[in-house]
Amino acid sequence: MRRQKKAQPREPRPPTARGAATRARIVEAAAGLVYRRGASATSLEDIMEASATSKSQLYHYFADKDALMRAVIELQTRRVMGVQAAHLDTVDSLAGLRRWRDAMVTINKAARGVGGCPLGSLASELSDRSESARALLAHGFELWELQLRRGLGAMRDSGKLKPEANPAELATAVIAALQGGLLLAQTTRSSRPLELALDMAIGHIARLSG
Amino acid sequence: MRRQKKAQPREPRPPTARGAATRARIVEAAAGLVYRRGASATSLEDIMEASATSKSQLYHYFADKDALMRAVIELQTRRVMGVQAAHLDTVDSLAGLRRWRDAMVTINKAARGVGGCPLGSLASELSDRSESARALLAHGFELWELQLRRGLGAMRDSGKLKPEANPAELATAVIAALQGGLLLAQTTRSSRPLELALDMAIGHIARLSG
DNA sequence: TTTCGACTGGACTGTCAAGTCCAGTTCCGG
DNA sequence: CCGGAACTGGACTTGACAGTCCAGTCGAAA
Repeated sequence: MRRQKKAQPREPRPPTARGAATRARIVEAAAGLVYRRGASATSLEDIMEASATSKSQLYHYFADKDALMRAVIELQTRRVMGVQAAHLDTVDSLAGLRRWRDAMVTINKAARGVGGCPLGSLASELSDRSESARALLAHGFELWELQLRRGLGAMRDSGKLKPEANPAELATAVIAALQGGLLLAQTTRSSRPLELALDMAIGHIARLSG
Repeated sequence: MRRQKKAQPREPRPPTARGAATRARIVEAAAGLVYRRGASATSLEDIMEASATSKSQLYHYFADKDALMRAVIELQTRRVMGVQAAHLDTVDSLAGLRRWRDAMVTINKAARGVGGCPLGSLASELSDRSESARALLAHGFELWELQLRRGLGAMRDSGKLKPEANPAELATAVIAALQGGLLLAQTTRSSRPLELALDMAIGHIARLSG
């Protein structure tokens, strides 16, 4: 947990296809375990078993567990962005936003609340414990907000939102509602809080529709 | 982490004043550490040091670490309820809600985002890992919601909210916004997301004012 | 003042985790 | 086909942590 001393930057580029595949296998297995159990509750041995690799492979591709967790954050950020993009790039109207809301609720119901948001749960666990992880997660949320902001900006430009609507601020509030809703859903084992939070957020935007 | 076998229920009542004081000292020290570092990152040795107690004292008052964490959740629930009560019992109008909002933001700014909500961070960490902890936390949120609901119900009854406003649902949405805002504030190290989330929630309620 | 149970100190155990090391194998360019 | 780098297996070290145990001390009630 305390490296940083070595002069060379580590985290070597994987030059061969086999190496890249092994590295990817490790990160994917780690992401799955971390999503279900959290970062500190996931041991390297768990990851070794799930990815069919050995200690030396882990340490060949990652300087330490922290570095591996950073790679997990990056993978989850990409995944979340992918899922969000699939539902958000059609968001150019209130109806589109409601479709997005329904998709989020459906996903949550399928998971029965367990796990929550891959970024949100990592953010809660790591933000105060690793500055590099915190920065990475903040960046992930920023990308997400940007994506949402684009849709809201398009709505404003096409006259669907009043000119005084602030897409960036709206996007932040919407993501906050989603995260809070997911947290309560996870705790109460019910999707209802998520539905209420997202409906509130959409109502807030609807109030600004032009 | 796996007891439950012993027939006797354990968790003995502390009959003497000295015992009660020791027990309270342990739980308070544990709560402080857990708030700052999370449950799994807080070791019993840390708690022993912070509370000036020994292993045998910990195990005299608590069956295992899980039981101690449950006591921590209960203490934090009481504390949060106390803080919330101090700001919420005057909430019988939109102006009162806005004062509450300002108080939450001020608290968050003072902590510079670190820690988040004592219940929220525990909920995120423990909900999927301990069913008893999850239930306790859900109960805490329920109490909180009830408290907020009371104020909103009073507003509705006094005609400050439209009759169709649903205090219970509004309360849940407000708490979700607060939790999500706190999470983003913790990650971005800025109180702005919290402000935006709470403003959205209050705007949502304002829209229902009669 | 005796006695018993509440309470305390701290050594000890077993387990598990991160991280190290090195001997070996595989792969690829020349 | 050969030399070196990329890659892999797994034993080993070190330390931390939860939980156990027992020999005590303290305090209040009889």
